[in-house]
Amino acid sequence: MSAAPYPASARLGETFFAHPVEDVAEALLGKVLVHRDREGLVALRLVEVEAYRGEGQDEASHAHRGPTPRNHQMFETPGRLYVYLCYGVHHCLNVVCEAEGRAAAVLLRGAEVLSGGSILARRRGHAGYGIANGPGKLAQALGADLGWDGRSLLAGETGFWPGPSPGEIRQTTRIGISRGRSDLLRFFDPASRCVSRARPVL
DNA sequence: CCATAGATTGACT
DNA sequence: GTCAATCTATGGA
Repeated sequence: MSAAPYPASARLGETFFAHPVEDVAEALLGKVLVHRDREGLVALRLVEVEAYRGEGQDEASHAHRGPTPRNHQMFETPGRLYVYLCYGVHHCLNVVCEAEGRAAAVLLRGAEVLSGGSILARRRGHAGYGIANGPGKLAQALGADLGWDGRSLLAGETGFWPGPSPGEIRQTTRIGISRGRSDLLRFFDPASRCVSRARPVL
């Protein structure tokens, strides 16, 4: 008999996210993002993330020039979501890290389906490894929108649980940015097919 | 006020 | 390979 999946006692808590953002980003690979709603339970194993450092430390970060109406959740306590609209079209999910006022966050860029495949496929319009192999796709699969901005991951319908660690972790430059191009802040599991198709600058 | 760039994706030549 | 979709933030007239 296996135990009930995703018990509250195993959920990642605030201390997991209250560390330097590069460390949290790397540690998030292999972790399982679980979301429950009226449609059911879905579980996604993270295989690609990027770290964005705090205010004034990272020219690529939305928080680089300080708080705005869009990014103000980045300045709140760790373990919550920062959700923004990218190119006016796609939603992207970030996890706030470090400490209140630091504005460091991890962008969720790619994940593998563990549970709820039919729900995720319905939201995305198709099945297969392209369900969540990109930040906008991952958000669409979850049904996330701006209403998720600021949502706590420490309790409630959305959160992280331990999962199978990657056998190997690869580190590269981040994708789609023009400033901060030389920082090696993208982390992914090279064994996964669900890494985003976009290529880093270097 | 207007122009432009941006942590993307899917459709199309 | 190119390009449009269309919201936020910033910088200049």
